Amino acid sequence: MVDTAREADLGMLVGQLGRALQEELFAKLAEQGHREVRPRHGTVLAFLPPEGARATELARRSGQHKQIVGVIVDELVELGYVRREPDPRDRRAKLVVPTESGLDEIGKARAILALIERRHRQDVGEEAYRIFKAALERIALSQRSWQQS
Amino acid sequence: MVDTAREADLGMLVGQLGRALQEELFAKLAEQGHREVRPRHGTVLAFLPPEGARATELARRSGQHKQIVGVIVDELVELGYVRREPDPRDRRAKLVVPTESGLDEIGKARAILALIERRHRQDVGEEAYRIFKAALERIALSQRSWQQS
DNA sequence: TATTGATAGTCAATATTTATGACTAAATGG
DNA sequence: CCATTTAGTCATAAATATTGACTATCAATA
Repeated sequence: MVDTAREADLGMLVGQLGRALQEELFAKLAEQGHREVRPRHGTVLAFLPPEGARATELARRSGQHKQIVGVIVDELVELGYVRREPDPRDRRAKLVVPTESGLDEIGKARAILALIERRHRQDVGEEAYRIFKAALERIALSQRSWQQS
Repeated sequence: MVDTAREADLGMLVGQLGRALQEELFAKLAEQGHREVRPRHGTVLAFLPPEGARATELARRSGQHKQIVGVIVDELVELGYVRREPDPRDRRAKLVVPTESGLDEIGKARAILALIERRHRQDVGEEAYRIFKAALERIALSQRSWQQS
């Protein structure tokens, strides 16, 4: 007899947590005036420095395909959150640069996440949360470097 | 100046880890003979006890809508992983019960995840991993109980 | 028992998100 | 100059999630 459903595994927990985080984040972003931004826009906005970045770089950081990033950037341009500028160092490339509105969204999203994190830090305890976050960073990095054996 | 892209937040990390876990899990499941199972099938299979469960219960546990669960169960029936049985206690309800093949998939998926977890446990250390996992469980549970204020 | 409100599951339509392959233009390294 | 790689786009398909409405059944009770 196969033993099922006794203990939550990493996959379930990460999936559940991800969905729940997303729900709160986008509900609050909408409350704060960013009603049109959708979850996948985060794969660009969350990784976008103020001075801008190339689409390929955003794809690499977020772990998504460059094709998706291209489409997402199109939508963000449409929403007025970013603009495309030529990259002076490489005429093939374009820099994706946040607008004022984009910087506002990024700031608010970070603030919301920071509040959520503070809530959980108080819940599980300072020290445990510190270890949790450090482990999560290391595990995420390590898991992303998994290659088909 | 808005401070962007300094430190990875919970949302990014969880998203990246989730995608990366999914990639390894389904690549290995395919290697082990389960080539047709797709990520969302996990929302049913991962939470399915050997004796079966109701669709609504699966929806509640996984945090997904019951409509999606219904479609997923349809697909799993098609794939031969589960069957629907009437629930003797309630004529409205149906029990979703894993078949032999379903139990095989569930067992293999759990084994793959367990191996992945062992890898990360050795990487970050026994004690840190224990704290990480306990915090993750607590945080996932707590975050799921967030309600629109 | 007849009525009322809640629950389990499904149908249908839409919205959203991700994946695949091919292609152009430009850079890079001889 | 040439071969190879890289940045980005186009087009199409596949996968995934959301919404509202609907039927059958249950549960409680007047």
